[in-house]
Amino acid sequence: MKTVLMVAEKPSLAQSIAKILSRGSLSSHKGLNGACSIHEYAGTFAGQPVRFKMTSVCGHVMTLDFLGKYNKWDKVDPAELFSQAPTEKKEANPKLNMVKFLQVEGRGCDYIVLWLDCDKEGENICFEVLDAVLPVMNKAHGGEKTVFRARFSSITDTDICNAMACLGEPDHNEALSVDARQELDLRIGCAFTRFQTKYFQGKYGDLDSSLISFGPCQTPTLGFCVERHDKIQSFKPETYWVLQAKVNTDKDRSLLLDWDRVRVFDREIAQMFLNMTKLKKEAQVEATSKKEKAKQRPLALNTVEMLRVASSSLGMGPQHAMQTAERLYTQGYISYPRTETTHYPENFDLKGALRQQANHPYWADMVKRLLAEGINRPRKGHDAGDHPPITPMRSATEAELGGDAWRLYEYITRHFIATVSHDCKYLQSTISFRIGPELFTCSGKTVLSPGFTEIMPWQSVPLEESLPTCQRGDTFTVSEVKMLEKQTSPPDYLTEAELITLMEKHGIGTDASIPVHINNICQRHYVTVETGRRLKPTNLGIVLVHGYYKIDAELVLPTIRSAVEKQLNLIAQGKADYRQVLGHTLDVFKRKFHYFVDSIAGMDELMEVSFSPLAATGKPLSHCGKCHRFMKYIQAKPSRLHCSHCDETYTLPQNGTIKLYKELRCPLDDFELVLWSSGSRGKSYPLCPYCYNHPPFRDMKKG
DNA sequence: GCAAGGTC
Repeated sequence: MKTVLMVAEKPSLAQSIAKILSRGSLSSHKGLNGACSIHEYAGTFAGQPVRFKMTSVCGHVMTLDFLGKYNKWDKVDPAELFSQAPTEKKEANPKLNMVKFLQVEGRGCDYIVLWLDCDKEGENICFEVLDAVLPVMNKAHGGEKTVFRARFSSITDTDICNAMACLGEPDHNEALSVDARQELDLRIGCAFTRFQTKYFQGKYGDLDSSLISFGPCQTPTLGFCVERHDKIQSFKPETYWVLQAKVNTDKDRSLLLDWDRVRVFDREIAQMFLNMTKLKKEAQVEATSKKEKAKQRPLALNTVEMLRVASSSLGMGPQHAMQTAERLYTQGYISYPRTETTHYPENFDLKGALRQQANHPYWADMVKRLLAEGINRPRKGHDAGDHPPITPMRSATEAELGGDAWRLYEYITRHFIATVSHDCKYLQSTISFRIGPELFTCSGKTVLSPGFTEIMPWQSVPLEESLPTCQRGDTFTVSEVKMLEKQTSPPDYLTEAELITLMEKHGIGTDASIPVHINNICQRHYVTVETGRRLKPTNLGIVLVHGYYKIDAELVLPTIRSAVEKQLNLIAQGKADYRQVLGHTLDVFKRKFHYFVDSIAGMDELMEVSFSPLAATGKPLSHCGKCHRFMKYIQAKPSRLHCSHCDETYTLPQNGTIKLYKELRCPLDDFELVLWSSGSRGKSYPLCPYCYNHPPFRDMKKG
């Protein structure tokens, strides 16, 4: 009997797809890497009985990197990374042994069906899988087709069975566009990162980052934060004036009215309006209106919305929120947490998911009522064709999950219940008054039916005092008209939630990588997370972005990514040649790089203001073997010795303290020896700073 | 030591 190998992008999908195709009768076992499983069942394929073997990879099998010797920072000129430096594909995660695993499972198989995610990355992984597996599969005879691609837009019975019934071929152009993206990101990112890092680390002693990275996603991400900072800095408060009126509605109740002109920026004009109104004793009702309005129930939950709420309402950073969500997913509490989709599949069992929550101590009442009275149809969202929206998969209590896991689970569950609840309905009443020649309005909201806000109380319409009942022509006594002087206020620093929205809007990163980029700019000390999870750029972050603006604004603008993606899409659509696009784009960035290197003095001028030159930082410690003057020890990371006379910097072993070692000198180069000791176990050894950087013997590694 | 994209 022939065997059909089928490969999905991740273990969870292999299992769901196998379950659907085998109608539940399958036998499963773990593969040799412990991460992927193999699900086997019998069936028919190409008109014959076959054995199906469904398994998966874990994302990309391969990753792109430079050949080893081009990873030596002090031996390679970063400019070489644009073309000369050769790249190679390496296993993305050596611990998983993915290639070996695929070959063990693929050996002796006759057909392969590729079930990778239906996006460009998935198409690329198809070819990574084929590269590993085709050499060990049985050879086709008579030109029979053996490689198939399944295309599906959701993980539902109909969609998966349809995909199986009309198999196609993997799309080589789409895969090539990803190859191009990988190579561009690697070459451009590493060249700029290495150059900046080496240049500024060789000049300044207090940069507060051992790595000054650059990337087509992280740099625009930082750019957004600095753009807001600049707006705050350049903000000039303006004074404005508003009129506020109060009328008596009852013996002891009064109503505050808003001026229809809202505000004026000229004091004298405001004063004129005040003079025209303040002597009037009566306010006349010009019109009243009552409108029924609705606050819509939320769309089904996708990843970026979950991350926004986690940051703004739960105070959890995107990276942490994702880790927490992943744990909830692997423990079976929620569905797959990485999805762009906000629309439930047609056959999604909404009631079943709801029933699981019917005995929960916190929301049993609401859930039972919904089940009894009938759930509301969810709003029509966007179907990205990846995974269903994020929903709870089983009931859990606070005691069971605890901490942040519980808080995230509670939010996901409340959000899910809200999507099948009714809209919140309220009545908006407004009364407009005339006092003299000026119009004033007051409005109020009263809730008619709370709908979903009952399960999401933080969304509820705030309680307000009800407005008096009145009609056109009624008059009220004016108790006060006054003029208030106010000032426009600057915007605040960007919140993480706002940043996520900006990134999504400009196509910077993906649902899975947005948290990584934000984390990157934090870890590199380009921004700090302030109260309310607002991102405040550091001096380093500000200087970098201002420097890019000065030299070549495209390096930091969000269009840097979209412009390249436009080119990549041409490859994917078969409208442009892969080599040509790659060569052309690399050439453009190579020119940008050389221009950047030539203009670096422009950024340096900004650096000088915020940071101290190496010669002015650190304290004298040991003697240089060349000029015999004292060298300075710079403790800030990366710790190093700097000889200002020779203008040389010597790196030191990290994560420990450095002291003078018995005033002994190295017999080879006359540099004074220093002692490195680690904080914890009292491990220590003496070393020569020169030999540590320039190994004196052949075949001796640096450091 | 570097990018961004998958995923565990």
